[in-house]
Amino acid sequence: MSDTQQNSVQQDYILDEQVGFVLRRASQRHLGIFASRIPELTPTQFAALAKLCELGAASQNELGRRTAMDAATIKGVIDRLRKRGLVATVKDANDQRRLFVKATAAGEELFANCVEQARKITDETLAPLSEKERLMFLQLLSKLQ
Amino acid sequence: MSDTQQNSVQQDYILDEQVGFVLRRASQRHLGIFASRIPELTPTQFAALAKLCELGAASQNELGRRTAMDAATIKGVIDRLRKRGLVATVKDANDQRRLFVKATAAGEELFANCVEQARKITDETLAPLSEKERLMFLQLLSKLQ
DNA sequence: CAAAATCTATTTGTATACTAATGAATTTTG
DNA sequence: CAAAATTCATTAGTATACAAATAGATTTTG
Repeated sequence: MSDTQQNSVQQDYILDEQVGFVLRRASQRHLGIFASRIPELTPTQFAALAKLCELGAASQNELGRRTAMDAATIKGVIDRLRKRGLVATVKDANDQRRLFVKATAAGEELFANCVEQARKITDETLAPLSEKERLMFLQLLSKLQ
Repeated sequence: MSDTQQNSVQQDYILDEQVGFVLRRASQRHLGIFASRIPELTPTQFAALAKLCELGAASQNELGRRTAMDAATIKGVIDRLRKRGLVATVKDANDQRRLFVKATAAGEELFANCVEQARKITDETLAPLSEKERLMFLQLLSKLQ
């Protein structure tokens, strides 16, 4: 065995071919597409608003769970949405721990106005794939959640 | 058309089915796997170290480009790696703008010791897929970078 | 060659993310 | 029912990410 081969334990670890790295790059590309099409909301802010419009209302932590954000993260997101008047919060009367969150009229309107762009974001993100490939990709990606 | 159908413009936007959302969830799962297997380095720190070991050395911005981090991000990563003695930096003599970065012996050793776990991270991330599906998935994901 | 353009690194500011700790409220359980 | 466990929200701390502005160094170009 040559030195080159003995050294290859490290050398055949190609960063650019690892799932994690490619996943991160694909996310970055998607984030860029999102920002260019919906500059007024970040993806997580949009997700929170979308889920809120979907559910009607929810406690802050519950909303976090439904949008895959931990308690600390969803707090910041809701704080920023509230500052902009897109959501409103009230203490839950039945459970003094809970903070009840719902979208305001302005929030619902903004969400409605963004849905079309959101669909285009999905399309543009998947644009490099054929129709068949998109279905296959989404199916496989779903298994990795 | 019923009211229900007129309202469906918003209702048939299912957040949980959008690429961006699933991509984020898959990344979160991968990040969790990474943290449990290589707690001493973050994925980006590991990426910088891996690329540095792969390249030998590079300027800070160059390394950022090779690891998909912008100048501000790679700066923080390198600062933290340097504080821990895993990389060393020197002003490039030929180009006073450039900060020359290379892994230290300790950095190379840590990387070498982590490579096996890194392979397992990739495996575990893709574990829900069959061998065929993995290849297909990686091929499709690569197109979305 | 000098002006313009580009490149490099840094800094500031904003926004996720996650961990861990905390305190208050509610549920569960022995 | 009272103690224990859990849940909810908040806070503090660390680490990506990216935009935008800046300053110094190097290239390009007219």
